[in-house]
Amino acid sequence: MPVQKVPREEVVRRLLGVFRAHGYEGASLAMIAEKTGLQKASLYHLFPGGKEEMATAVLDSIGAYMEEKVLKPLRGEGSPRERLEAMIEKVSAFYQGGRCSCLFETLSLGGGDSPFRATIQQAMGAWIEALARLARDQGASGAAARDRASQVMTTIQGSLVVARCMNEPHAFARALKSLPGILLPDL
Amino acid sequence: MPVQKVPREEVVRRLLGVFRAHGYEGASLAMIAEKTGLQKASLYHLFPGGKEEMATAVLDSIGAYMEEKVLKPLRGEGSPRERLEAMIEKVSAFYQGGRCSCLFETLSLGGGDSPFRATIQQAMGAWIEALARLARDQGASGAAARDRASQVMTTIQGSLVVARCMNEPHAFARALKSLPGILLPDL
DNA sequence: GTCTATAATAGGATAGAC
DNA sequence: GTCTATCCTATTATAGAC
Repeated sequence: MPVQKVPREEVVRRLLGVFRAHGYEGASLAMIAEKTGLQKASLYHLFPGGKEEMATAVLDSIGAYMEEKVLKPLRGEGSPRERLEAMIEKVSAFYQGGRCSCLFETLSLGGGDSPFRATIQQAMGAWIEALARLARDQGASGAAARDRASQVMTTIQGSLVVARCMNEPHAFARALKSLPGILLPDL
Repeated sequence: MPVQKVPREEVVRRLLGVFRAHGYEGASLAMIAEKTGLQKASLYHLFPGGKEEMATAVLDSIGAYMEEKVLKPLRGEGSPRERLEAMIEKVSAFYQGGRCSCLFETLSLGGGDSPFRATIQQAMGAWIEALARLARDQGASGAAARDRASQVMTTIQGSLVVARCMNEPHAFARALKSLPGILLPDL
């Protein structure tokens, strides 16, 4: 009997794939069990809070990923342009070149009472703020920086939606190339 | 007994609200019955195909609405700028100033086998094409026109997602104001 | 055309063995 | 830590009265 322990980290990674593709309500436990390779009871052993805790774990995981791989480089060394390019590389890889959706989008459905809304708002807000700081570092005023940062987030989210609806991942790749011109127009 | 017939058109309008807010999987028949004011059996009388037919009816309805109120004016009389401004007015009202989501987004989840994907791709494609024609009318080359049209759709979809995630409908209103500069930059 | 009542199934979640 | 087997509820869908 191959009682091989699947690392929780790997389970969370597979959960990400399911929730990205199907959203929260669309991801059934049967589907989750299939995609993770674990039985339902094993999932409840890892996540006693059930499906909601699974989704929360994924959100926390990408929150940590973003903080480490996206926001930290954005706030780090190098010119604003260099830091933005580093972020774009990470973002492109994270969303598989436009072939998968953003968890913020898929988990933010469900009226005003979704248990994930506060976390999502905080995470997306931190991302926008880090982008705005970059624009300020390059000389933009506070209001302009905030507005350009919001446009960058809008472009990322929008191109992911368009890529999915049009079945055309390249729309996302093209949009990423426009980000420097949006956030740092003086370069 | 108030056997008052609720017009199918009104039922579809209310269905739109439910599917926009909760997506397809997130909209249960109990919720749909509550929001439409009809009992489940009455809904099955109107839509024998069940929930899937309800969603299809809503998609068809907004397809017709878009063709009449959005695409036709885009292709109509007036300067490109005037036609775009007319579209923006309709879009702003349709999405309630950013307080509700786009059905294309909420119904396009669910891997590659969603029964709505083909309809959504066709509808969004027609919208993008109408926008591209506007840019060409104003003198843009075919490639540039198509690219700018895609950016407009990206901005609409992205700002709706950001507005929802950040609980900030005004992000959508701000984004709409940037559309003329994106599609018709020479004006 | 709408309703109440109910069937049939899929959903989330648990118990307990190994 | 993972499994099989099961529970209970919510879900989609239908039957049949008015």
